[in-house]
Amino acid sequence: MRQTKRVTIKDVAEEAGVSAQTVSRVINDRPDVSDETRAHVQNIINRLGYSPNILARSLIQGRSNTLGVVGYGLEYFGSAGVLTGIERKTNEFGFSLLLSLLDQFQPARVDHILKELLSRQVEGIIWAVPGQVPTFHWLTEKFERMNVPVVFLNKEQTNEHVIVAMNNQLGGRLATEHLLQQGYRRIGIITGPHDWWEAQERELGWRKAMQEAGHADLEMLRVVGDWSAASGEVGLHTLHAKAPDLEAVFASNDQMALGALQAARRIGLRVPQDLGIVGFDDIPEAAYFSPPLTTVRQNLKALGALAVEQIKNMIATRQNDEEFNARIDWVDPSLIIRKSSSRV
Amino acid sequence: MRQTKRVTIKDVAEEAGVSAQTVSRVINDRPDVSDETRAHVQNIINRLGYSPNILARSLIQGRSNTLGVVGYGLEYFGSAGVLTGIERKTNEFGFSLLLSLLDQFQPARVDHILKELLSRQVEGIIWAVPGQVPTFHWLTEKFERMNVPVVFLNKEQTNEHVIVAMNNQLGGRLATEHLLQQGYRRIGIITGPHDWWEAQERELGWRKAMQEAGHADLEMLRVVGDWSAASGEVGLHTLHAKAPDLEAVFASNDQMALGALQAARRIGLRVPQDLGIVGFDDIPEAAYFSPPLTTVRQNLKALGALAVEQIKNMIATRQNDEEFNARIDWVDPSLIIRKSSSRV
DNA sequence: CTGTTAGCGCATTCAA
DNA sequence: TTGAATGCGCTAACAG
Repeated sequence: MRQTKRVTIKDVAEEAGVSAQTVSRVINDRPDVSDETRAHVQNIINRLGYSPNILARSLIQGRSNTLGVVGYGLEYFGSAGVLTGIERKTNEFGFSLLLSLLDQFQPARVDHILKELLSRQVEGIIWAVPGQVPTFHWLTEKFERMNVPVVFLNKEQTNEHVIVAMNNQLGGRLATEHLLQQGYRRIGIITGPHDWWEAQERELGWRKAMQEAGHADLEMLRVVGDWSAASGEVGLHTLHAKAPDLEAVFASNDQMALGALQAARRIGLRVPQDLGIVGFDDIPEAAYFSPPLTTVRQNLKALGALAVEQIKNMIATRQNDEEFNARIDWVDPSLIIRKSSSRV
Repeated sequence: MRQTKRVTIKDVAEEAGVSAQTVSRVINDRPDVSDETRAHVQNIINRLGYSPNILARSLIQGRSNTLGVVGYGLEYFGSAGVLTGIERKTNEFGFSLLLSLLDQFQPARVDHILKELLSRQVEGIIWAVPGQVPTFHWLTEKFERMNVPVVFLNKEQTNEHVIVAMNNQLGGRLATEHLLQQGYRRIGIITGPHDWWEAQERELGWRKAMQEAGHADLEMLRVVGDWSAASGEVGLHTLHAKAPDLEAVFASNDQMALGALQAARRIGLRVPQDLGIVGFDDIPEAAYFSPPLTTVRQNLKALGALAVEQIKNMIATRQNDEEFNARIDWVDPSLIIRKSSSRV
């Protein structure tokens, strides 16, 4: 395998004894080529292993057929699912996907990534970095200058962004109302980091459901984790100390729920008899926890796919020289009931 | 936000009253520009929000600074970790990453993906689709015609490929030898699908360790799963029926180990007293299984990073018009000892 | 230190 | 149905 110049349209044309233009027509499936010529050229193309240089094509057409996605730690269950959905839909639309991952939110790094994506002429950007509420203002300014369609994933609603979001509040509500229906009364929450929008919304769902059920003094029933199982374990111990009459816990993700299960075992609380537990995510392991975990399932792939569809809409809108409007589209999660909350 | 033509180098040149060439020099940090001119041009660039069109640059230089990666279901723990490592290193090298995901191995889809990557002038391809041994022959032919550096992840060694692999056999051996040291004797395996290289190698590690310890009749101690917790549960039941004197199990991934834990509980086997269990992967939840799971940890990010480094080497080699040689580089996993196997 | 000329690989426009 | 000229945005090579 040596360095070899790539075959160009000219090479094919020369070999086939036609003009480059004719070859171009063949590779673009244009009608105005005789069947004979087409077959002949196609033969040469196959023989030479020619594949058109999309970069050159993009240059002329002013279209790159490329989307950029800025993602976040794929070790998070949500990130991986969403990215899968994005990739699938992007491909379905005949676009390619440039992937950038953000470890932490460092402005310099973000600057670099966005500049790179723009330079590569992406036709749209999907911002799939979860939560981190404080950063959005700064981001908005950046994107405004960039003049490229952007879709945000899982971000609070505003009147200037196009957003696609999981209905986390509904999820929190589903979890909490289910526990209430099962007869649990003092229902605590192990929530996620406060600067994550997802965590805020899930908590809000819990809070509203509890308030509607007539429960007050919710602060005593609330503790903050960091999504890790370790923090879930600590969280339940803390909750149990603060409110010994605790009857159930809604953990804002499955890993924290797992930690809570562990802590319950240590404290000597039987699940679900003494303590009901509901998680969030429905990771594949959740059904095999002991006891199997009731949890809120998100259709992450659908969310990712929806983001791509929105981008496509925005691209089309721009081409028609119309304005596009801020909007938010929701994907609803669903409750998966298992043993950890089934007291009835 | 309306459709606006992007700012080009000409616009900047005109606005700054210099030639396009001078602007080019500024954006490429060439030394041969006076400080004064540079500052002036840079100002205009900032004001106009100009960012160079990398596609055009690539066209001239014949270098895209892009890598392509073909990945596999990100819901697999290994895939997500490896991709993270790949992205990070790619970015570190100043390259961009085109991501394609493969659901199943469909030749037509593979053809399409590879053609697309080639058309976009990627300088190298990382094949991060696990296992699927039978497909490699077909692939090899494809890649040979493509004349682009390719690095394979986790594939059996050959004398024609550049491979970067986790030492799965070592992992299987570590797991098994640890169980032997703990005094377990009849050690079974719940292995992964037979066409996955990873599964084969982990099993081979187990097999060799067992044989060296003088154990025969290993077929009675072997059952095949599909990586899912469900299959691990079924697997342990089957194993226990085949070999009631079973003392320990090496599960080829943590999810199957989780299923096995579940089954052990149901059968009434205490872990680790009656049955030792070791998994593979060290998923974040593993430390919170009950009991916490002994497992084999892979440094997946390192593996991904190594793949990118190999690609870089190959690209450099091509530029020097030298041949590059088939080779395989290993990353060693390590054993994480927890309670599920600690009998001593 | 700066500008001019040419051309990367391809598709658009026009002419034949 | 085919071909020739032109230019997308940028940089290499040269000239000044």
